[in-house]
Amino acid sequence: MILFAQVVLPVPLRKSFVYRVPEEYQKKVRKGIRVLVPFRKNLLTGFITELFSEAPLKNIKFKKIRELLDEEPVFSLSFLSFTKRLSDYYYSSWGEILHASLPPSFAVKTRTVIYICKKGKAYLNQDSCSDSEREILKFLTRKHYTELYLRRKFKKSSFSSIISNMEEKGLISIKKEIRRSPKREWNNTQKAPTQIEIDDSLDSDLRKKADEIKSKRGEDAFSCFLISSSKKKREAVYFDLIRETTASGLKTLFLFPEIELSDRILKEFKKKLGENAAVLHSRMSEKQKELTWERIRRGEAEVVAGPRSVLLTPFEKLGLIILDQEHEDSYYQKESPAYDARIGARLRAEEEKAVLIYGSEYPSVELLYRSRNKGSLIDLDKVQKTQFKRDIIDSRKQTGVISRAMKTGIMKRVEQKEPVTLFFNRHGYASSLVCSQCDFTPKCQNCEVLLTYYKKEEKLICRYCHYSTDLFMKCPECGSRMVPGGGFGIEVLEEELKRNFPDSCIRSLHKLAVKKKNQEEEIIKDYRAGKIDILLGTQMMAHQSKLPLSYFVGVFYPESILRLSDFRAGYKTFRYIKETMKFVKDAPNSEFMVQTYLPHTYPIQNAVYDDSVSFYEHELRNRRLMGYPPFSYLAELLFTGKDLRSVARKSRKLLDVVKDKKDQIEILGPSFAPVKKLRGKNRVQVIIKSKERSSLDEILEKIFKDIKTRKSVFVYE
DNA sequence: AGCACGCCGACT
DNA sequence: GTCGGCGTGCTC
Repeated sequence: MILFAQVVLPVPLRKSFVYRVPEEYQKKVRKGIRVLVPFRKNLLTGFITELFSEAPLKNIKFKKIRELLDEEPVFSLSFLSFTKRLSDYYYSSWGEILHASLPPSFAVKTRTVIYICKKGKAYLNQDSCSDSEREILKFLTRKHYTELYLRRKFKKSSFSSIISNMEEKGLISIKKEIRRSPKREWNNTQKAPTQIEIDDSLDSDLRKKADEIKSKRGEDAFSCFLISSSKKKREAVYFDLIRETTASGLKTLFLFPEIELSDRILKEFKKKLGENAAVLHSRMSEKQKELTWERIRRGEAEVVAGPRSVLLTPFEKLGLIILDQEHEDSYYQKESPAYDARIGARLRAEEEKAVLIYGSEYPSVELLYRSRNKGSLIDLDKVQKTQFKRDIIDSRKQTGVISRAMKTGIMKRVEQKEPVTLFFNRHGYASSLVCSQCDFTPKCQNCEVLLTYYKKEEKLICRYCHYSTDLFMKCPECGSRMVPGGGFGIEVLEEELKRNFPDSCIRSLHKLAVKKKNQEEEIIKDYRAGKIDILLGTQMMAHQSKLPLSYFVGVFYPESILRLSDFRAGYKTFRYIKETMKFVKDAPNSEFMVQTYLPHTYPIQNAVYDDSVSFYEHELRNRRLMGYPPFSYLAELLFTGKDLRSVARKSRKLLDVVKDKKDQIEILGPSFAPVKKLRGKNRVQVIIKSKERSSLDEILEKIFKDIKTRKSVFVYE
């Protein structure tokens, strides 16, 4: 006899709660169904994760489950254990993860309704009735109203206390009610026939690799591979594996980075997999998402594809997870519930006993190292001999923004009417504005970081929260002239190019210039059509799949990435250069040029001269030396709060809490997070490095127990 | 997270 | 003397 159920709730707590199961539900309760439960004074949509025949806890007055919301579980047992492990890994709330796994309409919405009581009506005529009480009571004699409505009607700051006081006196009653949305009827669309296009693009070499994966993977067991190769080859193997998975009656989960949200993916899936692919992404409407979600739930989609959030879409018979462009930062979800989709994919594949494929042309150092050690690295690329010339220009020996060599290079192409592609990854005109007299520098009111100076748009913009103000050239403190400060940005380079090549058509492609969605495509189209002589862009331009190849590609100051305070800065620089290099037409008279103040650093050298083997070796040596992943687990603890002093105190307390564990870990900080302040909350971070995950967990557990304040953890491994 | 309880400063 | 600050604890 099932009498009690463990329920997890969508609240930021690492706890579950036990409820009594009412008699009428005792035959219907199952793990994985949604329930409506009273919690404090609220009604919440929770999820049953465990069932008991006797009370699992003592001395607790259990509340009753109010209502069962499903006949059939919305979460399978394996999905439940996957999400549980994910929440354990990131010290986040299981309930919040489950909540995020459902479309918004699956959470029952409640409202607070206020009724007048008999006693309240009588109270109206008494002298002890205050003006504000009388006002509200009078209003309620007509009919009941929701709390929200009343709060807006009577714009009183003390509204809450007046109301709760009146409830205590028995004048009114406050009830939580379910806001029933009309039950949506799902039109039972006919399942599209499986019409997977046969594609013979796998040559014998790829065939061998795909077969290698198939033979190494255990029957009905978790296995994981990293495919390191160019997009085309990778995708050929992906589709081969998807076809095989589908043929054996299993489903595929396909994850791709946010920036790839181009309709290309959709078209590709439609073309190769017929109507059996379901793509979910953030640009879809609520309704569209819900319909797609329901299709997936009914098992009609053979392939479920989308960005990181799609990892949390519940469905059964999962046989294959593909995570493409494994290195991309958009797989990090840093907002609550925080998780890394790469690690999430692994946990899910483990629970589902599925095959997991990571893919990238230049995989992350961490994953490459681990895969190589485990023998699960599938390297598809033969060393390709490229023919174009390449050069690293030492800026220290040059004057001006554009070096002589770069100028000559561009000039030659411009004269021959050949388009030139240039990259410079720093936005705006200057990274800040500064007063020429008193050193005043305008900061973002939300994040407290320096505002970037945009000359063309005449604005100051925050690079984190996009807060923007109109430009002012007089210091508000002392009235002196404001001048550009910090490093110069892409607009300076554009001005410089225009001065040097006054007769050329020069366009620049960066975030601000492409506010309007199709403007980016417009520019690329014009460039393809030969209407633009020199195209200048930030890193985002390197992600433009339609950008044509060019005989001359130049990269300015890649050290803007190298100087980031990130243990992956070297790798990111290497990748950035590799990305830009892809746009060089492979011909003997093509040229690739990098201009930098750090010409001898290995990420730049190795990228330019095609020595990825040396790059990975060098990078791994450094990571080992400094104790960074993959040689350690790195936890990023973020403390947040309104009051900076208390946040700082709490974060310093951490040092005290872990002082007897100093031999197992290394601590950096506390220090301000890269974004000092966000939405009015101060942010202080502490980095903990540990060789063993177990000792890291021990320490984090202790920190969570001893330090009571808002905080979140992100773990890199 | 919210909300209640609880102990120390500036006010009628 | 009280109103109210947010530190601490709890939610089945």
